[in-house]
Amino acid sequence: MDQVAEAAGVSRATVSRVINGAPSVDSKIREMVQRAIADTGYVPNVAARSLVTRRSNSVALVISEPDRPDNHSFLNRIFTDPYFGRITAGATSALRPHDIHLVVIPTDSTDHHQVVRYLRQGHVDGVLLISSHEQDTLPRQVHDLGIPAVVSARPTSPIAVSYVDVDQRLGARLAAEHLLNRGCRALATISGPLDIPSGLDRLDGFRSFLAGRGFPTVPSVEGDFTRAGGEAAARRLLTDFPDIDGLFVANDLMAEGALRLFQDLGRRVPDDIAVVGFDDSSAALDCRPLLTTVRQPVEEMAAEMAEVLMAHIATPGRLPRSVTFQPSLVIRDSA
Amino acid sequence: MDQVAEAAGVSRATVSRVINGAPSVDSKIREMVQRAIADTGYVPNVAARSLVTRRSNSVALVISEPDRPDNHSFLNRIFTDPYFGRITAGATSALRPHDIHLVVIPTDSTDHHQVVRYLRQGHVDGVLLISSHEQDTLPRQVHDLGIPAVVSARPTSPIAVSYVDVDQRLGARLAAEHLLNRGCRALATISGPLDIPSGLDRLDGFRSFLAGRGFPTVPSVEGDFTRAGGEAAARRLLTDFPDIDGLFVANDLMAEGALRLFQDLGRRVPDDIAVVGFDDSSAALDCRPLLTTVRQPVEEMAAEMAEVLMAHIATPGRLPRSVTFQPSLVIRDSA
DNA sequence: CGGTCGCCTGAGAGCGCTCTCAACGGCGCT
DNA sequence: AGCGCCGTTGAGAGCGCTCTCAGGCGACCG
Repeated sequence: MDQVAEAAGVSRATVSRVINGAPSVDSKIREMVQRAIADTGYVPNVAARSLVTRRSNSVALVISEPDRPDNHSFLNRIFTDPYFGRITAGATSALRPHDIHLVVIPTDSTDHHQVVRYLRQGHVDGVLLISSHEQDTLPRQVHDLGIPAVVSARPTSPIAVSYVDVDQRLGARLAAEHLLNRGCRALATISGPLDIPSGLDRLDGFRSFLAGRGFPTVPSVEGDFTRAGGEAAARRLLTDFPDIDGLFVANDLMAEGALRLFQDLGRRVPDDIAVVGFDDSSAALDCRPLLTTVRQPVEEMAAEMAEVLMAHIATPGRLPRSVTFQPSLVIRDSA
Repeated sequence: MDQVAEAAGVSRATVSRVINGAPSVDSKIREMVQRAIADTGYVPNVAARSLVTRRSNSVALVISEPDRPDNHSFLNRIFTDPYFGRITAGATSALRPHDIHLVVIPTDSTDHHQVVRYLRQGHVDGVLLISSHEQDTLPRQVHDLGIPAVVSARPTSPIAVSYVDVDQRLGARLAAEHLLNRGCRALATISGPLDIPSGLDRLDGFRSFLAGRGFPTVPSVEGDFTRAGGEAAARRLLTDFPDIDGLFVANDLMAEGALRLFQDLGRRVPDDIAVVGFDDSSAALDCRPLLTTVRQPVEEMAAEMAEVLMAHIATPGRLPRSVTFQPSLVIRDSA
């Protein structure tokens, strides 16, 4: 930097001003400095800058999920799940124009030690926190740290934190309505894990809407949001209720598994049994028949999380706010 | 830090020594300092540390792929592809014990401006570079920057850089041998993009092995490593060569697409046509029938990349080295 | 008992940047 | 013509840490 200053015949302060685009620099001088920068091949040292600005220009994407005994499969599941992929994609694209980079940190939702230490050390300016499990204490811990954060779903305990969510119950209702409109009368559902709010809300939304339409009891089986889990759940469901003609599955991956089973069993979809998924992830297009599903704009939601986070970082005292997206029904071939 | 020093009755230098685990500290003093750290809730400032150590304790995972016109789908494809997911998982798990974090940076392989600037600024200590396209200049640019790097495949131009790869030709040969052993005699292949070495090597390995076994010409269609691409390629192949009974597909995703087509067409797998994939990704288990495939230990390869990178970072002058993994055949139901 | 060696510790100089504050010069006003 | 103000620049003080180097003290040896 001293070199640049000397080459341009100005002080370090002025070089700094040019680099940071301060308006109060004479245009001739600005030009000279820029030429000097180009000539010397000068590149600012980010550590030194961070030290004084207290900004790192990066944010963490923390994915907090219950660990499996075997850590290997845990990471594999996380990074292979299209849901998290879409989140990463959405966040990346929103952050890019701000020149902010993303540090991806998967963590066991029962042991936040490492992550908390990382965050406290000031590596990042803020956190995008993907945490869905009810008993997960990370949202609260992050909140207590006082570091800017946005959570991916309405926190279960009332924390003053910004979050972005989709109207889960409305989504379930859209599915129920569609199945009803098709003429299905023996409805059932494969729910998500019931210890996570989105799992619960989709189940409850589905049931309570149907209750209002004269279906007081609707069979359900709990799934785990994986393809294999969906297949197993569908099998159980069919054993107990062989006559169902309409099925709402709480995410696309499980729906894909269910479709596979129906195919193996020779049940025609949607003629024998209509299936509606949830997410509208790429999995919905990998099914046969193509999956009718409730669209959740995950990329846009992640981008919104990023924008809200940027706002929090820019104006520290800012009050938390929540943004709720509307789901929509995407009708394809399975229902 | 001054607070801690005062509380423990020592100098800042000693506090620093304790934090960094220097051996030459009296155990009583060490204890006092640790207590002081706990009491004051002191957390080191990473920016200040980076400024003097010139280490950031993070590395970049740069994924360089040709962009699509629409950037949105580009990011989506990257982060939804299980291959990249496995890489991320493998790298993360290898880096975690070193307390190194991963900054994920997708980039258009034709415009490296942003990435290069990022790397030059010293944000990261090294780069894991996922780049497969032949004409991609990023490996060379990174090499010229002089920053520690490991590439995911043998670079096409001879650059003195470390890389990790799998024996592509051997993998293709395993597939060919297996199809032959099953009794298939009308063989064909869906290749990967032919402007990327792995695509070329798998095709060439397949063909040249078969040539040696009395099959001088083997039909092939070029695919794009996506499910939809695989389905389209299979359709084209079947149009021109309706009688093939053994098919090698250059990755699992395309194989899944092909299987889907065969199912729609009523071709039985493996009885009418045997199919062997490549990768052994999660997609292989999402197919019906379960996919026989050439296993590429992607997670282990990514972990090895990380280890090699750590070594380069630790000892700057270290000579580049390459590690080649052996593929293996995983026999399931499709062949 | 004195000298010397070696182990620990403390003092202090940076690392490379930003940012405040003061100085300077030119301009417009009275 | 003098005064004051604004716009622009430079000087210099940190930001919080590491690390070298010198000094002190105890131990061991002669």
